[in-house]
Amino acid sequence: MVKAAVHLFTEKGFHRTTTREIAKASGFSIGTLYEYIRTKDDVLFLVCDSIYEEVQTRLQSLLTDDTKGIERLKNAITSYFQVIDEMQDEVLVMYQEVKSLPKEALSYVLEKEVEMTSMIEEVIRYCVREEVVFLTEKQVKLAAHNILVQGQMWTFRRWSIQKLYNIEDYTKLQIEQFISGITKAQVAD
Amino acid sequence: MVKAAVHLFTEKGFHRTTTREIAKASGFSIGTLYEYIRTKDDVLFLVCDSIYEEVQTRLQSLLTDDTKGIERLKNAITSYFQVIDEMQDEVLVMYQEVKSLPKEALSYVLEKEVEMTSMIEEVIRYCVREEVVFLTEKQVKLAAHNILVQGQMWTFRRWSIQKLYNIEDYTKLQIEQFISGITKAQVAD
Amino acid sequence: MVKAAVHLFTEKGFHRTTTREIAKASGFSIGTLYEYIRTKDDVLFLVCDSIYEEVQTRLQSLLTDDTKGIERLKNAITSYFQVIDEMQDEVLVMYQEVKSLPKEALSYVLEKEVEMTSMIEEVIRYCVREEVVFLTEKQVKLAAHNILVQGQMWTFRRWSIQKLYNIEDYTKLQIEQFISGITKAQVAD
Amino acid sequence: MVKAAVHLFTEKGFHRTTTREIAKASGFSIGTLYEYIRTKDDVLFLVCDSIYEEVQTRLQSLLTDDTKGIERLKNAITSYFQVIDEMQDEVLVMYQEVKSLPKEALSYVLEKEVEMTSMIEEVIRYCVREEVVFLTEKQVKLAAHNILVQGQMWTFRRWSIQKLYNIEDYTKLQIEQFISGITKAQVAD
DNA sequence: CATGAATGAGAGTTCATTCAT
DNA sequence: AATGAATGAACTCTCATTCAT
Repeated sequence: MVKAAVHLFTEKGFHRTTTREIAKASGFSIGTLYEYIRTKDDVLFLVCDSIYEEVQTRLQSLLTDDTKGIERLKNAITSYFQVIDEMQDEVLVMYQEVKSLPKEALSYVLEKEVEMTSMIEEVIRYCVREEVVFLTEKQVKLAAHNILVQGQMWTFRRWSIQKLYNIEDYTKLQIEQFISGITKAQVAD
Repeated sequence: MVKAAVHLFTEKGFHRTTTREIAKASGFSIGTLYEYIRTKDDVLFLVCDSIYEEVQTRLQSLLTDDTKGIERLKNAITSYFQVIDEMQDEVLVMYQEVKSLPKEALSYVLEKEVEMTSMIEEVIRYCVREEVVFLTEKQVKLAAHNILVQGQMWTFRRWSIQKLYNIEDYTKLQIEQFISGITKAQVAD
Repeated sequence: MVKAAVHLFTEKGFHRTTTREIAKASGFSIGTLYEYIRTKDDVLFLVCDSIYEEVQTRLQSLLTDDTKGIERLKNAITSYFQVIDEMQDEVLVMYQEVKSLPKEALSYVLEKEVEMTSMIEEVIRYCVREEVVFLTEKQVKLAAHNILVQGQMWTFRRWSIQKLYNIEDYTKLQIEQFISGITKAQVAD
Repeated sequence: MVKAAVHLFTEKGFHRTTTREIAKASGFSIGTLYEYIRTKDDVLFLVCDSIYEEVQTRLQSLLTDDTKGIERLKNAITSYFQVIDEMQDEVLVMYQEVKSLPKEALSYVLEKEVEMTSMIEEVIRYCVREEVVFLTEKQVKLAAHNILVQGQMWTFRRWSIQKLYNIEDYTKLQIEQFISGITKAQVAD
């Protein structure tokens, strides 16, 4: 159902997609759909939740690598961008439709987003502890946000960016600028 | 009307806002509203168009400063971030709702986005020509995208970022990382 | 609209009548119907309210007669039964569907019912004061309830009663039994 | 099942009660419920039928008492009111929901109602034959209807009546007025 | 025999849009 | 030129009923 919904939301957006379409695309009747959900909003929540779950799981498994120093950060970014690339539609839908979630669900989802940011921060902080980069806590947080968003923009600016680069180039170039940015940032500080 | 619509869209999103509400908030009757627009989508288009127009105008006027070298780029970024900060609601609405525009309007709006990217690119290219930074054309384009998005994320991640920084700090830190990123990028290339 | 709704409710009951049917029978579109009401329950409330209003108004105007003693009571009962007879469908619908009203509306309507009971009580109390009947306060209240219900049963048992009597006979017979009941009740007390 | 249904109907009415709820409250699965009934209307019919059956049975057993004259009538009324009081919910549901029965079932149920009226009539006619009251056939029938309805109103006006009286007082007062009404009715005739 | 997942017709309600005034 | 009553297509959601297991 989530797969079907993602597909429809990608094409027409959440609001322009009807529950009947979701049901049909999921392969069950409207009645059966409503056995699984209580309101249409629930579909959106399920979609968002499942995407976060998958992204996070895949990210977590990738973060357990045993490289050291700056390499570890590079690998993490590469992996994250890879995941985003493979789940483009899902990620795109999620960032375009979260705002339509009811308040409570929104908070829940934003918490997940916070968790993800923390994961990235942690990888950066690791480099700080290893003394391969020198950043204040504020700079670490900002860098984490930047990486996260640079991943997301691969989807929401794809109409432009993906004409210029493939994911490998994009990753390479972003890492390049990003790493120089933070390794030199110490000086500027 | 645009002001009223932006306000409503910020609060409830485009789809959850009714034409009646837009009319009322604009001080028109529903009948009069439909003298100015043909469909509800037109409102969204007008909103997006007017925001682009304003952002672009303000940006353009700021780019005619007479500083040289890297300072010019720093000033441009600072100005751009300033504009974004002052037009937070507008920018937020725009990036969250563009996707709801009908195809034709979408293309038109994306073109504006391309123009803006070009403006930023141009400022960066100027630095390249001045030989204060050394970037390939591909790196220039990516850098422009990054700046643009870092501006936007001030709004769409405000629930998190604006708790950590005020706009001055945010600008300072981003410029710091960004400038080191591109000035050192030559080496990494 | 109320007229149309009463007619439909008489035939099929409130729950089996659709809003579309109400709209059609009222001569407007479903959209226009919803300009006048907020929910389907509102229709029922409007129906009940308007019936009470009419019954009460007609009753009130009839109670201002200048006869004395027991005649006054007889006239009141006769008038009340007359009103019920003329508004049979309305009264029937009301007593069969009130329970479907949402809580708040129900209280409001029951208050009206209490008012009507009080009106009848007052006429009886007048006879008590005139010393043509001798009843305790409890007996007065019960007598009022009885009259009220004997009026209503002319509608809700019409499948049986109206085969046996016309409204004149019914009124005459009921008054007969009722008046003897209360004029002799003193003794039994 | 009937017990469960009565309980639910009392709380929410027939139409607002779902078959699922009936099944659950009865301890069946929805599938099993439909082994016993063909349509939801059948539930209502079963409920009504079983209530009539019980009221009638209890009434019948009480009518075989051996008192004579007016006492017999008083006892009958007292017993009937007693039954009503003990089966308040059932009686209330029945009178509020019969109208929702499909035509055929309705006729069947109304026949039962006729039977009950006849039973009461018979008790009154017995008094007429015993020459303790003097009533025409028309008066007998009306009196029977009145008693029946005065029983029912103990439930459907309980929000008001049961605040004023307990069942013993109510019975005593009603019998008082009723008996004087019919014993004196001869004169007024 | 009992179950409950599956169905889909149909309900109430909304709202973009029109057009007579 | 401005209005807002009127429209009805389209939406979300419910629930009586069935039937494969």
